[in-house]
Amino acid sequence: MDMQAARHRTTIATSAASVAASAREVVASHRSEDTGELFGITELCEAFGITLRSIRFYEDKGLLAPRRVNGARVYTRRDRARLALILRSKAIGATLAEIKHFLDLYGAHGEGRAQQLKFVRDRTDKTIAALELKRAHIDATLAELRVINATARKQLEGK
Amino acid sequence: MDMQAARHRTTIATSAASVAASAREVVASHRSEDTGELFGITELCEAFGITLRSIRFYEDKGLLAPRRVNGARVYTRRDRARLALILRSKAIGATLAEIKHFLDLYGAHGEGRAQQLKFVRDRTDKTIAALELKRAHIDATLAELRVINATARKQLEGK
DNA sequence: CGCCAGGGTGACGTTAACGTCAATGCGCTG
DNA sequence: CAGCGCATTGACGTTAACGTCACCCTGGCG
Repeated sequence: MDMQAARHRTTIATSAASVAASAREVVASHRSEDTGELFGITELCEAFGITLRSIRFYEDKGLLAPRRVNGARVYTRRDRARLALILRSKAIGATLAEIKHFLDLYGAHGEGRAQQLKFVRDRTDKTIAALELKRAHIDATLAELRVINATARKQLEGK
Repeated sequence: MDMQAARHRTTIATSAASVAASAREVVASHRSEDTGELFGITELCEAFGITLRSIRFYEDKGLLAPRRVNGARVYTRRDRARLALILRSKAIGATLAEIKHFLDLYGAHGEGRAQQLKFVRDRTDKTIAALELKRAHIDATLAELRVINATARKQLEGK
């Protein structure tokens, strides 16, 4: 009963080291101006399983700003990474407005001015706290669901 | 940097034992027909910091079904617990329709028919998997935000 | 040159989750 | 009984996040 929960924990939580590494990678990718690979809008749609309308909508809301070639949108790998962040943030229940703040943080850290840095620090503090709370909610709900699940299984076995 | 993450982990994650205990408590409370304490709608609103309209809306959607006394809604402690579940589920980004399924699970486990039990088991399996995925998303986002946060702090200190 | 596929730009429709407003009812109090 | 306050109901307004539709432009191909 407790071991079950523990097993779930370990299966989900990827090793802390690898997570931190990929995190640094993602963050770093947001500071490099790459012009290597370029993507079209339909390409991104199919890659992420979303619609044209969504991508354009995110752009209207200021979450994306791809370059234009003859009016057509052209996305860099950095744009692609931003889109991935958007979708992941949406998956955890953030609104597009909140996601815009997220993205500002990804972009604007390291520019150096103290005022700016304090802002980034404080915003990340708050966002981190909010996410930790949400995580706690999820853990509590998971615990309850596991109790229900285990009960159902026992009844089915015993019968 | 890694210890920071670890500290955060421990501060958030309440002991596994206590979580499991409170989970069982919540689940159990959903099987007792208590008529002891009763609450009015405004009472619940103030207690949970929500509006009258919200509670009535949840009722319209079939998430709550309080008794009526002269037309006025009267809530038992069980109704109160349901409301708490609703709000927590909302906090983790679930829609009211999804929450309705949650609540059905809380109510209907233990009634015994095998068909029913299998349904409960499968639904909880899926819901648990979905929540674990969401939790993984949150963990990834947290890892990245901590990198940004740490970077900002270093810059501020070194300066 | 005609034409079509692929992309772009409004404009309007839609769903979820409420907010707001007006009209009404019920019970108590002076 | 009149008035007050709390509740209920119904109708309509609102915001976010798109879907859908209609129409336009442009590049390439036969």
